[in-house]
Amino acid sequence: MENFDQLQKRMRLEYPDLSPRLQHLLSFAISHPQEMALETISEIAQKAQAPPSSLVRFAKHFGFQGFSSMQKVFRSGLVSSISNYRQRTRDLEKRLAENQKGITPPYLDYFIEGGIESLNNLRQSVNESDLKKVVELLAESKTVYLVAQRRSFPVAFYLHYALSHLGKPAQLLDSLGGMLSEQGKVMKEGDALFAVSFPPYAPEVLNLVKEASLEKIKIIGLTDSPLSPLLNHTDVHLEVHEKDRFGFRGLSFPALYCLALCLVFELGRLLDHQNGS
Amino acid sequence: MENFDQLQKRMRLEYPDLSPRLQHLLSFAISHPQEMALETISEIAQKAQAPPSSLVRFAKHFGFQGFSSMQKVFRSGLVSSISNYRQRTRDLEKRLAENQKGITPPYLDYFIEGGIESLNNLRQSVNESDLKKVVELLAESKTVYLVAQRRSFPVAFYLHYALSHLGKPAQLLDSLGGMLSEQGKVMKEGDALFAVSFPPYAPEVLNLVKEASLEKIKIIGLTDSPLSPLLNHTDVHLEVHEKDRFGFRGLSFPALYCLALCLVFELGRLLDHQNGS
DNA sequence: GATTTTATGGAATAAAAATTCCAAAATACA
DNA sequence: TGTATTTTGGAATTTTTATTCCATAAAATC
Repeated sequence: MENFDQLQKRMRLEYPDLSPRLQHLLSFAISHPQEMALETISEIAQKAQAPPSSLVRFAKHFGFQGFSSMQKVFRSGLVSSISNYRQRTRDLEKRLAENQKGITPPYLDYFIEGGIESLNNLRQSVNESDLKKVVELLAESKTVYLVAQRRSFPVAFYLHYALSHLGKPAQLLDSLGGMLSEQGKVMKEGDALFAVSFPPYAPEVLNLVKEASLEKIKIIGLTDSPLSPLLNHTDVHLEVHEKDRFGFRGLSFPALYCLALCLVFELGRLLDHQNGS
Repeated sequence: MENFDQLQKRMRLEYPDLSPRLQHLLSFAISHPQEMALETISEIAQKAQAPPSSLVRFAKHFGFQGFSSMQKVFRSGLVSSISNYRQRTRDLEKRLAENQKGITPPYLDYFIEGGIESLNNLRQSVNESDLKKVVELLAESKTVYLVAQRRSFPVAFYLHYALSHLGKPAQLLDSLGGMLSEQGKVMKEGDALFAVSFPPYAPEVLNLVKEASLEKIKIIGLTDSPLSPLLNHTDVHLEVHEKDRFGFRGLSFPALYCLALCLVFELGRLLDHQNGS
């Protein structure tokens, strides 16, 4: 019997030649292998928004006798992915326990473990009531200005993207052409400034925050520690602690984005709530 | 519904009080959870050397309506060994679906769990040899160009930042002033183009990639699925699968950054190695 | 050792799931 | 624009799977 990997490869290859419905099912199958493996044809049909007969047709197109025989291949794939995963996890734990320093490739697992650790730490370092306050401040403010430099910049960019999509007026202070200070001048009372700063704390950002606070603009800080220089002028702040593993910074990124997503989600809900009713 | 761990515990506890046949089935169930999860009642009956009716009786003894409902618990246990967050995730989604308004925070936990799940999935969706190939291609190329638009842009920005810090010549094609196509014109044979694209795949990026491939520039893709349009011209690619939860995109960010960090780390090591010795 | 109670296997039945088939819709082609 | 071909959805059917029920066997109780 053909194995799961081979099947998936073959599917991807044939994709362009399929009818629309079959293409749709194929992309569902590829992105929901677990459902394909475990659920009944009608449950899958419902989730994929297609009739069961199309699933049978789909299976037959790929040379199976029917849906059931195709499902077997998906099941075998599920099982092998589980045993792989368990094996790798066990190996990694063992190696980590044995010697912290003599790390060997593949490294991806280490980063995944580090990421998971940083996400778990997020639970403790973020205070629910601060998070709530931040969301409310964002909701109340007329315009949200976002500022960050260097490696913190991507988060600010993402937040700008997401807020704009929520319909929240937002401006990214991107320092284009060295105009950061000038860009900041347009902020007025009633606006909020969302400042992200991680070590080495960019002085431009700190200055901007300082000036903004004089203008009675609400300041939201996102930084790495309670001692961060950013916190001298913030009204409320969130912390994502940095841990460097093997001397490599940035392991807090997964947690940082996770927090950003959550912020956006909660803001979205709050805004919906305010408009909706 | 009771979860797999609870069930297993209960089973062990009740073992001494069971009839011989049920004891026998119980020990089979505990030592073959995978079979219990995936096979039909008669297949299991055969393997366990017992009639199907005994399996039904077994299930009923533990308070299930029948074999099928017990099997669901075994299935959920199977799945949770891949990711134990899935069930909780489903619960939350259900609650969200049922009653959009009366749900209470904290949501952060949910995002943390979603993030962890996406990190765990990363293990499966990234192929070690592809990762290695990407790192080698980056190391070999004269200059690395990075392109991405909209919500994919932050990753490209970070990679540009990090590569520059490693001393690797890198250029970010940021489309400043709408000059994306012109920015791309400077690429030459021997360079590499690192393209990041997630749905909705920005056509500008796809075009740039297409043109670059004609110029014999090596193309590295980072995208969400094996069906992504980005893959028509890539030499090698990495996948980070997206899962949308309650129609909210971006839960793959933690995984995306984790992968980016790992890439940078491995490239750093490789470059050190080449220079150092 | 007889009688009641409990456990067991397997045939009969019910339920659920998968598959087939056909009419209708959509598309391609002339 | 009309005709042929392909694609599609869903009802009807078949097949598979799970469940029930009962006769029998094994224990337990007296």
